[in-house]
Amino acid sequence: MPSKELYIGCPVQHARQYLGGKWQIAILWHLKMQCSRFVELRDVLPGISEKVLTQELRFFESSGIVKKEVFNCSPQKVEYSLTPKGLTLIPVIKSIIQWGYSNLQEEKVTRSMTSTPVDVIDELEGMR
Amino acid sequence: MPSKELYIGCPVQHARQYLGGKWQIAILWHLKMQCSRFVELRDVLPGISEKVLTQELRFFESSGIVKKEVFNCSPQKVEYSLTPKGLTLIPVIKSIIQWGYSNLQEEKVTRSMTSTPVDVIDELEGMR
DNA sequence: ATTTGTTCTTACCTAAAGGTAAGCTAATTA
DNA sequence: TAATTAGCTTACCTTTAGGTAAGAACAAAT
Repeated sequence: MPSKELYIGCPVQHARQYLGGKWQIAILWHLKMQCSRFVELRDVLPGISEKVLTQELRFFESSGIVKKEVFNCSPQKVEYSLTPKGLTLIPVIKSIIQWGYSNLQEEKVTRSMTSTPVDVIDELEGMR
Repeated sequence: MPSKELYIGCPVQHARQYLGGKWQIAILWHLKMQCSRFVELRDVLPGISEKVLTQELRFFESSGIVKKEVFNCSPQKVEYSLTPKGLTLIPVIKSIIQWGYSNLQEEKVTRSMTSTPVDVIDELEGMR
């Protein structure tokens, strides 16, 4: 996404560049855990295409969020890691994930309380 | 966006439903400040279309994030406010905005430090 | 020679998000 | 009567994001 233009003056849109994409948070969160190779990231993010992974990593690298280290060997080996700047995003990402997780938990509870049709409840009561 | 499907099992994608859209954060952030009418939101968010504002508010309402109160008067009056559940998103949003703001500030500093061509610096030094 | 593994690149396509413009409803005002 | 206001709704279109599949480069292994 090198063509993404910086929307000057708006912190929200600025942050959204790094956090708004479908795979961005997951990529960065995994890099927080450990420096990773392309193939590792690809395999730990089920469903991501190599195209998109490449795009995002390139964007992050050009933005100074991620560092790419190229090794001179074969098969080729590249490692990606968070820069100090990238690390500043982790508390934000953690906040987002925590909210997502707890909200999912609440929905599960709410769903299990409301998803039982009345006739099923009557059946269960009829069995006692 | 009532057709948005919940990606079960992934807190990231779940949170992204409410935070990933272009206007979502700004809408919610403004509602944190005060309960607002449709027209107020429209005017405080320069550039947003009524269509998109309507969509987002409807999605938030159906998700339990926002409460819509309809008044029986003319012109018609509707007020939107955050629910307790919606309020749980504010610390997250604040975190995002703060990061965006500080990162923008850093870019401004970095830009002013690197955007002066060497020949201009030489000129300035030549004037001393 | 072929296969393998890694890291992309490219062409093409689909889906989703957002935008523009016009229109609707209902009461009130000019 | 026409205009105004608020809060949408609808049709159509453009842009953006993501996806599929094939291909490329390079060395090493079979």
